[in-house]
Amino acid sequence: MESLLRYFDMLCLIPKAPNSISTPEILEKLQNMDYAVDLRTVQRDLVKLSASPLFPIANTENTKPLRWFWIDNSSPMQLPMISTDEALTFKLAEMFLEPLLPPSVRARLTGYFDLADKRLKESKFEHWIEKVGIVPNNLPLLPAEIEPSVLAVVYEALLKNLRFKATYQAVNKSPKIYEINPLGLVFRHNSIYLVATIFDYTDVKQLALHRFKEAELSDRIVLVPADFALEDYIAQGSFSYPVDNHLKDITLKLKVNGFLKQMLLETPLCEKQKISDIDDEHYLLEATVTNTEQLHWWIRSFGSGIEVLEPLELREAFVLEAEALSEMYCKSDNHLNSKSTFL
Amino acid sequence: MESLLRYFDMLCLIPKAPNSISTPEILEKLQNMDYAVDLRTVQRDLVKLSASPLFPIANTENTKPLRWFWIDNSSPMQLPMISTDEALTFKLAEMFLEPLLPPSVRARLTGYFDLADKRLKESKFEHWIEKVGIVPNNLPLLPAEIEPSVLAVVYEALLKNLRFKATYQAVNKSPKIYEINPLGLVFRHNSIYLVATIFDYTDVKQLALHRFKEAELSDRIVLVPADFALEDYIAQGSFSYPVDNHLKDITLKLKVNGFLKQMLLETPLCEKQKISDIDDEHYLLEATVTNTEQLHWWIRSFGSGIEVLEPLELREAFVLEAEALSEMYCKSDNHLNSKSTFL
DNA sequence: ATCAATGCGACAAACTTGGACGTTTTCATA
DNA sequence: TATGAAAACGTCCAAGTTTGTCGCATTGAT
Repeated sequence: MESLLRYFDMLCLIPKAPNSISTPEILEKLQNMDYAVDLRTVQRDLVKLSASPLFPIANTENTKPLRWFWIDNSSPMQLPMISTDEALTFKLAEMFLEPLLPPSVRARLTGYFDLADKRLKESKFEHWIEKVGIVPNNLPLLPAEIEPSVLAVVYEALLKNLRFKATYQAVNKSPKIYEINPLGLVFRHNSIYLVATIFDYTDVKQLALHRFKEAELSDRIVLVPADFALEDYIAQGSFSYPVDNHLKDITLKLKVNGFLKQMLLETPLCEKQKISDIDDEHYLLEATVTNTEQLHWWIRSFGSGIEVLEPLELREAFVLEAEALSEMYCKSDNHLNSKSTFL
Repeated sequence: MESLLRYFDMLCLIPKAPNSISTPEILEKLQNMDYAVDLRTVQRDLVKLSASPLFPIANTENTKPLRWFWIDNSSPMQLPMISTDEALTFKLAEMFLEPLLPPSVRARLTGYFDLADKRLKESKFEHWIEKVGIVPNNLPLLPAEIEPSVLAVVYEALLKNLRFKATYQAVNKSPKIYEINPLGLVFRHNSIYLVATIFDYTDVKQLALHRFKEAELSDRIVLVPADFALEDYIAQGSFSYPVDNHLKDITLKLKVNGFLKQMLLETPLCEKQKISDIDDEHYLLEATVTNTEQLHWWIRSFGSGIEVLEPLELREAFVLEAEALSEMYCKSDNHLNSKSTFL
């Protein structure tokens, strides 16, 4: 029994394929875990384990301290086994993440998605996928593709607090090599942006990951500018979303139609929202939300289904926008659209 | 060694907490796997395994065929261990899924997210999270909450092709008990809808999962109406998204501003889109896309940043909308808004 | 009440494990 | 090129573990 546990711990010590661990290292770690074993035992155990098809581990055959690793691209084994509803949730997550994560990021989870697939197949539940549909409420734009090797370097650089050298091609410019001092990653609009400083300059830049051609880890450590915090940097509006460059809660009063009323009842804007009747077809919505550009997009997207009543500044902004739209479209089209009313 | 494999296979046979397996069942399955073992051996093995804190398995102590299960709420163990970049991707996925999946669905993956957390902590990479930000481009609405027990029954019913009995409270009506014949699940707008027929009627209904109060699996099998396929059902516009109730590709010509031009260069509308200059501030975008309600929302959300030029039908629709908006806002505001120009 | 199925303790035979020791191989250093 | 340290690997054997068997107790169905 003791040996079963040791086998288990040994298997846990062995890393996945690109990495490896030598037999003496395993011995040392096991001894730290209070297993009083001999090197010979470790050697024998490893040979035994690797002989079983259940544990696809192998060693580098011609080095002297043999190094062991899991042969990969197989999906992980786990205990307890993935349950069918976990498997379903994984498939669901996969469907949701597909339009959101660039393929090179998502690829790091394929092992789990495959595991879920296998589980569903063996349970004869493979038809589940046909029983689930996702209707996105935003337009699927094609994600910008990122060089997988670049992504790997960026991940590692952020993890290990190291700089990296990379070829970056800014819009309308020729590619150049920079030393990048990475501070954070921001996912927006199906794209990934690296927030970083360059060389030893101190101004914080945003670099789109898909504009990097190649990257190589450096050994210089990252210098974080005093007081820099990614969250604050985003909140300050560096990604140009909060309105007027600072986040502010506002109390909205909107006149909405029946469709929106129903939708908002089911998925409210905030926890304390109130909906009351104005007339047979219109409802008053009151809610407190953060005044962001997303809010404006959301309101605009319903066209005349939403009329902003308060706050007044917001209403005025929408009045101006309505005029701009009207001017843009009606100028040229008044003559051909008989239904247009004279304003 | 043989016994190690047997232990492993035994552990795989044991399901997670709500489910369980009896000792004789384990014996039978092991024998099917060509292990020539005795029942007594299985019994002893289970006792031994459950004694180890590594394998949190337990049995029902007072039933005669003892039933074994994994004690729950522990994160799964896996081999090979989760790598740091898998862990990072899990955390990322968690951040993305948070606003998309109702808590009761997401809860089924918490084990994995916890596993990722642990891994990141032990590698001292916990600060990674502070280095990643997600800027959503849609307004986060609060997801409708679903009774976890209802979700479990619905999942199971769909998996096993069984009907279920449930209490459903339709909008503005009192709760009633129905026998539901489930056909599929649709995720839309942060809500989950069950596509189903009721009792033995043949008309297909959409039932919001959060409107179910309780549910109980029945043993009657699901009857799928002839020719029913969820994908077609959605595509037919049953969730009211495709325009004019059928999907049609259209060739868009849009006049867009500089911000949009840049955005579309990075995340294009379709693979063959073309962008050309109109004047210093405006660009002509040509792309072929499916004419859906999402497209209209997307266009509307940019206000006067986009002018639809073609197809003409679409332009006319936007002309009408611009007029409606203008009428809605300008009527009442002309007098108070000095900035508004007379049209 | 009876029977079949299961759990559990005990025991001995069979098997596995792991340390000891020796030989071989490889690599780094003198 | 010689030398030595470290690792791999083969083999032996005693200690320890595993497993089938049997007997008895308990439980639930007929």
